[in-house]
Amino acid sequence: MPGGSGEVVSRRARPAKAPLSRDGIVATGLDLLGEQGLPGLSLRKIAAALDTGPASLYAYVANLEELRALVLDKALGDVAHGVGQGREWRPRLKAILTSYVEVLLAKPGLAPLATTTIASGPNAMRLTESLLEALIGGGVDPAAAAWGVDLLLLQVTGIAAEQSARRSQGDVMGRVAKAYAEAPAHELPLVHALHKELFSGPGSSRFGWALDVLITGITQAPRPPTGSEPGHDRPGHDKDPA
Amino acid sequence: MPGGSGEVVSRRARPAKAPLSRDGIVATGLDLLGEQGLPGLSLRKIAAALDTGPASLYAYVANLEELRALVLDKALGDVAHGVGQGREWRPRLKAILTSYVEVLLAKPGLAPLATTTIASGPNAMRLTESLLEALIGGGVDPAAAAWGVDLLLLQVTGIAAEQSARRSQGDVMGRVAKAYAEAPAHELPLVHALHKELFSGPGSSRFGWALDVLITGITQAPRPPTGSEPGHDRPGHDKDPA
DNA sequence: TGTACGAGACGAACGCCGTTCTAGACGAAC
DNA sequence: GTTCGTCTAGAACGGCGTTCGTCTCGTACA
Repeated sequence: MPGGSGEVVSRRARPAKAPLSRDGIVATGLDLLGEQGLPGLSLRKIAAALDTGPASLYAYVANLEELRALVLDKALGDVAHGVGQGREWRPRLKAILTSYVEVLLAKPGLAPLATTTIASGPNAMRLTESLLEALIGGGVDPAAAAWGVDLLLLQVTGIAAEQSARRSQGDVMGRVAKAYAEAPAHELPLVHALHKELFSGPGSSRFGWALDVLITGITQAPRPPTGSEPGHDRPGHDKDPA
Repeated sequence: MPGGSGEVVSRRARPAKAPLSRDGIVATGLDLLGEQGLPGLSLRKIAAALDTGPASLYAYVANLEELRALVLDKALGDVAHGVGQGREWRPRLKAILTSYVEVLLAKPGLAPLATTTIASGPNAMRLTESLLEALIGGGVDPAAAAWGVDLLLLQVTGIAAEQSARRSQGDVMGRVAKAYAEAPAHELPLVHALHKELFSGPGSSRFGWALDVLITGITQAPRPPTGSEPGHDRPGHDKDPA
């Protein structure tokens, strides 16, 4: 293509760079996520940290979405899924979920990442298994346990994300709290009266209360799904795919 | 400034463009969100739809984050917050939350938007007021009601987002479901046995069950917070702001 | 031993994004 | 009639995910 003077500069200046690897890419992404929060988890920043270009990462990762799932799953490896093995099932369940939320809060970007991405790697599945085991071991109907795990993870992840936002974006949360604090006493009397309770607490007591609510509800809910319902549960595939 | 031949092209060719307005910008954003999903809610696309440049929007909106909150709050205006006024508090609460989730699912990008953004506009606050009213009217302790509203909204929003993702990103959800379906029977026996229940149901029955769980738990949770606790709830501002 | 092949590395570019700077245009107030 | 402040834009900056085409290099095969 370049018909002019040849002058092919030899691309010999390669100082023994460590070869890329999927694990290294994911580990670097997790590090950057911990340092810079969610914006740190970008293909370009990971590539720069690895002293290469973004295109090089595509040999190991399909796209950003897959990378995010891998990073989240790697982080979930720190969850203590075998905690309180001998104890009763309720404290055991709480201990696992507490470990989960602690992991999410250990690095700034993890909680927001967990709300957007669903990990399907081995660590996420191990966590699901532990939660199912605790619930079913406590006598909860298996089908209710399956749905309950979803409920618990969704709630706990959301609480972690809320608390994470309070740390790193206190200004934004402050503006929201102020808006509720300035609610007109007429028109919105309950919001006005309870605005402090609505935003109270850094999560520790609130988190425990949420767990109690969910566990109580799961064990005592009126009619746990039997799983053998007529089958109108899944008519075709989707009712409105557009 | 350009010393050359004057030739100042008169900028007269302005065909009576409707002047921009905050409401028009938000309405256009909501329309685009409904048509193109979350990626449709961008300053550039809204500006293009309004036949102007992105810089022009900054006279009415501080940044994208504020615009997102405004769009979400406008959408929440469709929630029927006065539904089932005469009925008992439980069906009333369910009716309000059902309306909320229906609004979120009415336009493709709304549910994902609601998981990322917290609206603090009048419609969001009216929704909070209605939920508080139903709970407290049912005899729930006011402090527990305040925290319960958070619980309910978080859960319902998450369920809506999950269902929304199933519609517009069925492939992604399918891959996750397949990963769980292929869980090794040893190692992860419960996940293997219950993988179908973990991903079952398009939400209608599941949504109702989640509501029952939460309401039951909120009313029967062991010790609702009294609100007059010693005060270690909020020592300074944040324990670990970094 | 020589050679062909395929996977990995990578520079460059495309199109998108939010945001800012700068200069004009215009209506209202003095 | 002039000034002033708000609104309108064009242009640009830096960053993003992703793709394309090419180049290198270790390896397997002849």
